[in-house]
Amino acid sequence: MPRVSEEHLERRRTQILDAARTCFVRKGFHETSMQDIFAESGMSAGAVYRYFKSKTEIIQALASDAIGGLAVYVADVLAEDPVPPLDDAVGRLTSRITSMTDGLGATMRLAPQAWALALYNEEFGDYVRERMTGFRELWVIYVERLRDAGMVPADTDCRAAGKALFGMLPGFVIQYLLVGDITPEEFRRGLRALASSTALAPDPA
Amino acid sequence: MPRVSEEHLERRRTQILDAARTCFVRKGFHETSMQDIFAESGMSAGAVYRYFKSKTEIIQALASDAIGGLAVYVADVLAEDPVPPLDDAVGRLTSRITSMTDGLGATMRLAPQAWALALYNEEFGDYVRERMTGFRELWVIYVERLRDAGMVPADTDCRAAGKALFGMLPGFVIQYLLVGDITPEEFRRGLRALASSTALAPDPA
Amino acid sequence: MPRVSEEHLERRRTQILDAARTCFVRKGFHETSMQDIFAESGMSAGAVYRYFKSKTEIIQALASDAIGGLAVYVADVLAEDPVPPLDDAVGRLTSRITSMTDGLGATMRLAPQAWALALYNEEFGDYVRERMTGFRELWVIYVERLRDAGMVPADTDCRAAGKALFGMLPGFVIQYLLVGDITPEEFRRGLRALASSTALAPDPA
Amino acid sequence: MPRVSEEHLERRRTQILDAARTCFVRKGFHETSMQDIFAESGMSAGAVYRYFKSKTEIIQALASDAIGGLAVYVADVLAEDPVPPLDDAVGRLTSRITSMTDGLGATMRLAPQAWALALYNEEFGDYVRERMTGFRELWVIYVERLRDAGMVPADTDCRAAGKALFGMLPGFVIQYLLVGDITPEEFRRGLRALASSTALAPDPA
DNA sequence: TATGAATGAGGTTTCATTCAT
DNA sequence: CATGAATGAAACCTCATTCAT
Repeated sequence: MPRVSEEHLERRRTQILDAARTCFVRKGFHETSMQDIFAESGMSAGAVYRYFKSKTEIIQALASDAIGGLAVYVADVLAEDPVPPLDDAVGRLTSRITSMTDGLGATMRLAPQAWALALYNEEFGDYVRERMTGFRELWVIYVERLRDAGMVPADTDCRAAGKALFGMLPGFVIQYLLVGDITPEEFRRGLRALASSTALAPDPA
Repeated sequence: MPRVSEEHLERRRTQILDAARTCFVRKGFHETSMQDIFAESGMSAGAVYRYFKSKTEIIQALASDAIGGLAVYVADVLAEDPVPPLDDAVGRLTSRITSMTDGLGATMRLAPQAWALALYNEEFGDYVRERMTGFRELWVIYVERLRDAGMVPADTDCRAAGKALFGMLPGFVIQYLLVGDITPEEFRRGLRALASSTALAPDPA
Repeated sequence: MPRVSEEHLERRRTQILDAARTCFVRKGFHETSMQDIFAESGMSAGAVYRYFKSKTEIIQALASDAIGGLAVYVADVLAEDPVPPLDDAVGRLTSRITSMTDGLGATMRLAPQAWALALYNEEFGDYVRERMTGFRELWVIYVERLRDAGMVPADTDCRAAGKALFGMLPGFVIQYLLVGDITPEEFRRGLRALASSTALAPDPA
Repeated sequence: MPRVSEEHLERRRTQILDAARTCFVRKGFHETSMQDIFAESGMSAGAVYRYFKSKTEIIQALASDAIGGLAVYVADVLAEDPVPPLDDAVGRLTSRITSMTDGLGATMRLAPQAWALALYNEEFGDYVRERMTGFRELWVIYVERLRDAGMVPADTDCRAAGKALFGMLPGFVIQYLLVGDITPEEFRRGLRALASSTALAPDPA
């Protein structure tokens, strides 16, 4: 009795990923055993292994969904017309991050583990690298739009600025997850302060 | 060989930590077995366990050393008189980070794993939280000095700005470790661009 | 082979317990390693741990079976109608003990280890205490029946007598196991001699 | 620096045995590590091993002391002139047992472990067997004295009776240690009840 | 004589994965 | 398609004992 509906397959996959996410958020990748996932999902070992051929594959699928979920949002925000100001863009994205941390899936809690895994699992590292690069490119393009709109100097190194902006997000994630004493609003204020600063070394050029 | 000198004990400890660091950098915390550490250190199981009573304790010692090493440097830079400009400060710290990544110990490669571990190991989490908070406080004080020196507006939210500045470092670490296409110099240029930007939303006040 | 019959599961359990009993009788609880049990049972580590979640649980199951096996027999003998004479009751129970010592399982050889374990393992101690108390109660009831039948004085402290009678069994077990120079028949003769004695101190009352 | 006084040696031995006894009473033979004994005695590994060449030897020395301590007392009581009545003899010995259980050394708490060990350690088994036999012989002689004094029938099987009497002690020990709801006085009453019983099968002869 | 650092085999238990049913 | 019993390598850690100092 093969011929199972596409929809059924997708439901099963989701069921597994939801269970795995719950477990991973609760205990971490390594402390979560496949048995935990079987129990949480209410599925048998064999069933789970029909949909994912290894634990790593489950982790990758989850990471992929998470990155995807954020990427779509980032793309939307950064592509808005007219180009949104720096502090608005960052503020909205960090808000999104908090909701991805506290919401049901709590997906964002997996981020540090995914970074760590990417360092030691080549295949996963390639994947994360690729997505991260693409993701960051959105910021570069955003800065180019700022430049074109005259909101940053015409000779701005847009790539460098994109990297710096993108680089603020992991720092927010870590402070939010580990210390927990930061809000999107405060982070936004901090960014405004930096952008208002004149505390730069004399132009080296 | 009983009645051993204090120095001997310290050398043993270092020998273990060096071996462990090498293993952890190579394979990650979880993929490194205690056997790996015994082999790398050339010591027996019993000997290693005389100095550290668990694998976690080794990880903590390593993290502690690493955080300490960076903290001292950060403290030095941020406390300089006269207060160094933003881009200089960040530039020098990211340089330090690259040397802690590529140097012998390559300690910084452990950072993402430590963040991940801190999320799921309460004791370690407490420790990291505490150190991270103290570390970040240095940035807050630094911004206050900038303010006192008139290099940022007098009404700057120094705490928020400190958090934002501190928050740039994890982003640099991740890009440097995972993607590898960033340099302290480029990051510094990016920061200069942000600080020169006028792309802020109208003051909400 | 999933979806396995109840009977199959029971067979596995028995297979493990039989192997464990053999090992324990041969080498004792502590000298028997789990590897020994895997080898003796012909099962893998994982399989054994599916049925018992620790070595202690195996020991407890074995003790439980043994105590149960003896208790049923004791209950039968002591409840017989008409109430059996002292020497018959003790004689038959010690016979039972010898067959539980020499028979296939040789379960009774585990008794001293179980007593020792009960002293240092709280949970196991509670269990043994409870069973031993229930077991001993059968003797108390038996003496009450002797009293009601006029075979011991009407003012007999039946509880004390029950404890004394029950207390003869460990002494038989130890002499049988450790020295080996005693038989149920001889023990019975000894008991008859005590019961025929007039060597008591003057009634303290 | 050789030529250490005999007294010094003896003091060291005692120091070790006291520490070991404390540990064994607290945690049992197997759960007590040599490290525990080093710590409890305040001596170094090397020092302890100078006096006892193995853990087993310490256990044996302790068992030897304990058996000896009880044996001397038993010999005294059973050899009294005139020959003491049954219930007095047993009552006084069980009292002694309680004081050896609750006293400082709590030596008697080691008995079940010693019995268990004797079953699986041939050398120790031989030793215990020998001592137990000698010990029991005191009871046989005691019954012979009862017979000679006309306090038991002239045709009494004194050996059998001695074994039965001796056999009551382990049962007292176990009830006292494991259940804890028995006193020498109650045990004595129970014995009196048995000796007053007429509940014997018709003489098989 | 005394020290205590060192040994390293061996302890129990877990886990991702497979495959007969 | 689904089940879940079974595998067995490998994980972390302890321990009785030794011997250079």
